[in-house]
Amino acid sequence: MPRAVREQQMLDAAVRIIGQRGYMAASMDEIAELAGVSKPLVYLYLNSKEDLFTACIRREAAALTEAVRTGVRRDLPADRQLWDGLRAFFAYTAEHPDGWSVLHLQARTHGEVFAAEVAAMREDIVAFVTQLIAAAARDAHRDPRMPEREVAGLAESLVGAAESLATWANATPGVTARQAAATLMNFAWAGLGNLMGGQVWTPPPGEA
Amino acid sequence: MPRAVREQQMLDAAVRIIGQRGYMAASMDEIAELAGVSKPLVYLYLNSKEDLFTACIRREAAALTEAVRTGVRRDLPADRQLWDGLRAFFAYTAEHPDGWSVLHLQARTHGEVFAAEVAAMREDIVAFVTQLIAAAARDAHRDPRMPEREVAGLAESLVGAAESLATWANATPGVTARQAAATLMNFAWAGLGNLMGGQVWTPPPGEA
Amino acid sequence: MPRAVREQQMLDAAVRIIGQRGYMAASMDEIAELAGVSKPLVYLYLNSKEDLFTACIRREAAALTEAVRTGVRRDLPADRQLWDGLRAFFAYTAEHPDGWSVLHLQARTHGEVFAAEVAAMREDIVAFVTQLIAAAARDAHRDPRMPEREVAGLAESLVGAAESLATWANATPGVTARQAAATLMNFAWAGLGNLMGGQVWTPPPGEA
Amino acid sequence: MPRAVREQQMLDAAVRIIGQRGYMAASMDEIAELAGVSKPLVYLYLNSKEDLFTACIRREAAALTEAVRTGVRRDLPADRQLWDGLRAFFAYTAEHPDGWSVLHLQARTHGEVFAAEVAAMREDIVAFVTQLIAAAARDAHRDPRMPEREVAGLAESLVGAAESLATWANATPGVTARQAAATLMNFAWAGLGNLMGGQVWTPPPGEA
DNA sequence: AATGAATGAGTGTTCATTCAT
DNA sequence: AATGAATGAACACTCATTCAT
Repeated sequence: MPRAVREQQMLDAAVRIIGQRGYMAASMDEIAELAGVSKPLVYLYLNSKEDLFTACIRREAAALTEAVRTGVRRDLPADRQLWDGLRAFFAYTAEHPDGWSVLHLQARTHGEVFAAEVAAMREDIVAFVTQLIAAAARDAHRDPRMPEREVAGLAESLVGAAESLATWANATPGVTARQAAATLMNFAWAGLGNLMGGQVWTPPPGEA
Repeated sequence: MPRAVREQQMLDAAVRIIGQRGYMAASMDEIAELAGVSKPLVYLYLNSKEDLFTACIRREAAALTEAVRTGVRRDLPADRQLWDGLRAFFAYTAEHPDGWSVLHLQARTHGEVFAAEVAAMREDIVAFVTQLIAAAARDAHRDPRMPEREVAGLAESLVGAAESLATWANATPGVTARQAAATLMNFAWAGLGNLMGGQVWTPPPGEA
Repeated sequence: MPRAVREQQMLDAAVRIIGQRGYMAASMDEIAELAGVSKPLVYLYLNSKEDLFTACIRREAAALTEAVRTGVRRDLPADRQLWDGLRAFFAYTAEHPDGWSVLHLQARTHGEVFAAEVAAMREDIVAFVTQLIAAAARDAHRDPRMPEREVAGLAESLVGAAESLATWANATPGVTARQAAATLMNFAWAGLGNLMGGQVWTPPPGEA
Repeated sequence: MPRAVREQQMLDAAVRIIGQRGYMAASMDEIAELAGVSKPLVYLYLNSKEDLFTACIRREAAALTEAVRTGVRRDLPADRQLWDGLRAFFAYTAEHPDGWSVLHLQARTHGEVFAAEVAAMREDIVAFVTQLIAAAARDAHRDPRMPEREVAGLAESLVGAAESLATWANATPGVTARQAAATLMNFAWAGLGNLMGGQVWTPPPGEA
C-alpha cells in the first residue's frame, strides 16, 4: 500500500479521534489502531503527535477553504457570492463535524502554534468577506467612508456568526445548511446594506 | 481561614491556570501551588479535577451573566438594552480573559459534560436576546410572522458574532468594549429592523 | 520513613543495577522495584535517570575517596602513605564491585557529563599521587628536575595500573587487597626511586 | 560489490558509531546509514546487533595485536622489545580512537560476552609482557624466584598502566606516542630491574 | 543481492488521586 | 483543618528485528 494513501488514513483516524476526544485525550495508540497500522508507522510518517496534529489542521483547513472556494463563482454579484459561500461552508461543516471540531475547537485550545495555523486560514476567509462587503458597497454606488477597522469588525462579526451557527446547526436536528445560510443572510445582508447607506446605529450620548 | 474563602482562592487559581494552559495541560499540582494550599485540600474541597473544572465553569458563567444582567435596565427600549448588554459583555470578557477562555474555549473542548454546562448559560443569553428581538418587533408595531426557530437562529447569530468579536477585540490592541459593541450594533440592529419590516433576503430559486 | 533514608536506598539499588546491567540497560522500573518503592517516587526524589546516575556517581566517588583518605595518615613517609592508600583502594573496590563498576566503567562510557564527574575525582587522586612522588624525591634529598608533565604521566601510570589491578584482583579469585597493593608497590616504588635518582631509561637513538 | 568489502564498510561504520556514541546508544539505523547500505543487509551479513558488536571487537582486537606484533622484532633485547611494543601500541590507539574506545570502554561495559572477547586479546598481550619480564630476568642472569601469579600481577600492572596512559595521551594534546612510551618505560623498567635483582619493597609488619 | 515497509516490546516520564497522620 | 509522602495507570516515543518482494 503506497505511502500517500496510508498517510491519509492516518490523518483520517487522527481527525476523527482528536475531533471527538480532544487533542490531549487522543492517544497515539488509539489513532494508530483506528488507522489500522502500528504506532511506530505513525511516527515514521508523521514524526510526533504535534506534527500529526499540525498536519490534520492543515489538511482540514485546506479542505474547508477549498470547499468554500469551489462553491463560489467570482463573477456573480456579491450577495450571491456570500450566499453560495455560506451554503458551502455550512454544508461542509455539517458533513465533517470532526474536521470542524479540529479546526474550530481543538486547534484553538492547545497552544499558539496550532492556533496560528487556523488563524491563517481564518484570515483568508475574513479577507474574502471583507472584500465582498466592499464590493456590495460599490455595486450600490455608495461610498461607505468607513474606517478599515470598522469593516474588519463587521467581517469578523459575520464570520464569527457563521462559525457559531455552524455549531448550532450541527447540534440542532433538522436545520439544514440552506436554512442556516438563509438565516445568516437575512441577519447580515440587510443590515450591511443599511450601513453602506449611512444608516448608522447611534449610541446614546453621555457615557464613558 | 474559612472554607468558602479558600474555595474561592482555589477557583481563582484554577481559572487562571486552565484559562492559560488549557484544561488538560493544567496540573492539579500547579493549581494547588498557585492557590497556596496543599493538593489534598483541593481534593477535600472539590473532589476531583472534573468537579473543580465544573465549579470553575459555573462560577464564571454566573459571574458573566450577572455582569450582563447588571448592565441592562429592563425598562429601557430594546435597542438600548442590547447596547447596554453588549457593552457589559465586552467589558467583562476584556477584564476577565482567563474566565472567558474557560467558558468560550476550554469548557467547549473537553467533553460533553462541560460543554453542557456552558450551553445552559448560553441558552439564557440567547433567550434574552430572542426576547429583545421580539420586543423590538412589538415596539415597531409589526408582526414579524417569523417561525420561532428562525428567530432563534437570528439570536444565535447575534450571540455568536458577539462571542467572536469578544475574542477578536481581546486580541486586537486598541479596540475598546464600546467600539466592539458599536460595531455589532451597527451590524445587527439595522438588519434586524429590516427583517422585522418584512424585507427578507430572498435566496435565488432553483437549487436543492 | 524519612526522605534521606529512602534516597539512599534508591541510590543503593541504582548502583547495584547500573553496576551490573550497565547504565542504559538498567531500567527505572527495575531500580524502583529493587529499592522497594514506586517509580514516581524515584522521579520525585531524583528527577530523571540522568540525575539519578549523576547522584550515584557522586556518592560512589565521595565514598571511594573518603575510604582512601581515611586509610592514609599524612604524617607518615611517602611510601607508607602510598602503601596505605593502595590497600584502602583495593579493599574498597573489592568490597564495592558495583560502585567500582559505576565509576570505572559506566560513568566513563555514557556521555561527557558523567565522564567529567569521575574525571574530577580522578584528578584529586592523581594530584595526591603526584604529590607523593614529589615528597618521595624530597625525602631522598634528590632533585628530580623532571618536567611537570613527565611527573603527571608517572602518576597517571600508577593510578591507571592501580585501576587495572583492581579489576584484575576482583576477577582473579584468591588475590587479596594486600597482595594487589604489594604487587603494585613493588612494581612502582623501586622504579620511581631509580627515576628520582636520575637513572632514566634511554630510548635507542635514530628513530622518528 | 563483493560481500567481504561491504562487510568491512559495515564494521567501519559500526566501530565509528559505537566508539563515539556507545554501544547501546548506537542505533542500527545510524550504522546502516553511515555504511551506505540498507538495514536488512546489515542483518543479512551480521545477524544481530550483538553479533555485529562481537565482530567489531574481534576485528579491532586483531588489528591492535597485529600492529603491536608488527612493531616488535623478537630477536632484539627484552627492553627494546617492550619499547617497540609500547610505541606501536600508543601509536595505534592514537590513530584509531574509535577502535580503542570499542575495545577499552565499550566492550568491557556491556556484558560478559563482549568483555570475554577483549579479555582473550588482553591475555595474549599480558602473556607477551610476562614473557618479556622473564626474559629480562634471564638476560640479567638472575633467578627472580618469584611466584607466577606475582609476575602475572606485574604484567597486569604494566598493561593496565599502558591502557590508562593511552587514554590519557589521547586526551592530552601534545603528548606523542613516543613520549607516552618513554614515560612508561621509565616508570616500569627500572623498577622491574630492581625487582629482578631482589630489591623487593617490604610492607610494614603487624597488619591484617 | 538488496530493500522499502512495517512492528512488538519496552523506555523514561507524568499525573490525578489517596493514605496516614 | 490540613498535609507530607506515596502510587497505579497511562502516554509519547524508540529500536532491534523481520517480511514481502
